[in-house]
Amino acid sequence: MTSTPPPRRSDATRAEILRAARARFAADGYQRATIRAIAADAGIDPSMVMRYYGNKTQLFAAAVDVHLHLPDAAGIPRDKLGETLVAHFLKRWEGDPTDDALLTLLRSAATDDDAASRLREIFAAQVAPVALAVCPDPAEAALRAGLVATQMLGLAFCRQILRLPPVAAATPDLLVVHVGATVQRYLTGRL
Amino acid sequence: MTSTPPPRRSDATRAEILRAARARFAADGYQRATIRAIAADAGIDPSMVMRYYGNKTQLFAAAVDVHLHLPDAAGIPRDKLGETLVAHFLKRWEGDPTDDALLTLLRSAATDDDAASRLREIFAAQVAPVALAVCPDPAEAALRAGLVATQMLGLAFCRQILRLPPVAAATPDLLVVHVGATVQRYLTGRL
DNA sequence: CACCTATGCCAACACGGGTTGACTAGCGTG
DNA sequence: CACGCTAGTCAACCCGTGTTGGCATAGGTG
Repeated sequence: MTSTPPPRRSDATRAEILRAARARFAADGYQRATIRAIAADAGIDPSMVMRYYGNKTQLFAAAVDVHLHLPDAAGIPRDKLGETLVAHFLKRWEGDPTDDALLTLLRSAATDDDAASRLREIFAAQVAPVALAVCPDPAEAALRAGLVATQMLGLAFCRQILRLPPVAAATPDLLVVHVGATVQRYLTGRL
Repeated sequence: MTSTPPPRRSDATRAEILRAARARFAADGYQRATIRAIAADAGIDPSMVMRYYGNKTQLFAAAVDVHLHLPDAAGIPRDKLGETLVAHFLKRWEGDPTDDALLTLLRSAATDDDAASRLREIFAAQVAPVALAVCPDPAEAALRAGLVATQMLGLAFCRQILRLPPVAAATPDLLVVHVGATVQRYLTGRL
């Protein structure tokens, strides 16, 4: 929709900075990740980061744009919602954790108010609507979505961030079954 | 058991430092909490903190000693384990969050490896044994304990740290019922 | 070619933070 | 009293970090 600005010669550098920033923010969280380290990873001078992204806060905002890409509820058997959702996230986390902004945000949200605020927004914009579409009673949708969040964020935290042995070592299939059952109950079970 | 060392005149100051440290670490996490701020809260000079606790890492270690005080499984009806456990933690979080080291550790574990490591130890030392005592099959105990951790830490994160509206606003009773059912299934349900 | 803008580096500033060491006041004991 | 130990302050060091401004250089354009 926005008319694309003319391509600049520095586009490659911009992209490289963003790549490095995502990796550092994902690995270290907002505070520990330093502009200098990001610049070094990108192979350029720290001042370039400032020129292209203004300041650290804006760089973080640019680096962390979370799209959950939740599967369309309409195309899923109603009794498979839980398993499908859990499988979706486990698959998402299988590859390079660097490029899952959700994990970056989760890490940073523990100590950074801005990150926490953005995580709440994502919940409201991307999770709550799905719950609303799926839940039997719209009045219950918010609570149900919240319960799902406790389980899914807890899973993300234990498996990907804390690396709690039994959870980190479990096979995806196993988790899909057991955690999926919980999510399913939170979404469609009797409240 | 350890022979108590003779009381020193500085004991009050030591305690005050610890109190301030707990509050700051709880509010800000390990990195954002500064020695200077802790010292100011305690009404003394930063160098005193170093004298009495060595360095920031050791101060953190001293400030954050987590005892979950899990209720004795033997005294609880087998089918009320989940609800009892959830109620136990909700009650724990009701008061001043400053004095729940678990929340402090959870906050810091997201970005600090030492904190994460200690959280894993607490899990192994205090949670896993309970699961072992309660679970039908000892071979499954570790996984079951891990699943419980995903749900309980997720609840702590969403309610106390992220303050996700639907979860933060929910009444304890409601959470005890729904989350309790999940924990119960993880502990004693069919795997 | 001459000019100008975009791109990049370098050096430095300002600030905050952990940490250190010298120095001072209080208190008890021989 | 004199001595020594303890509790505490003060000032400074040293490092890392976000951020800034000036300078060089390269590409494109008249």
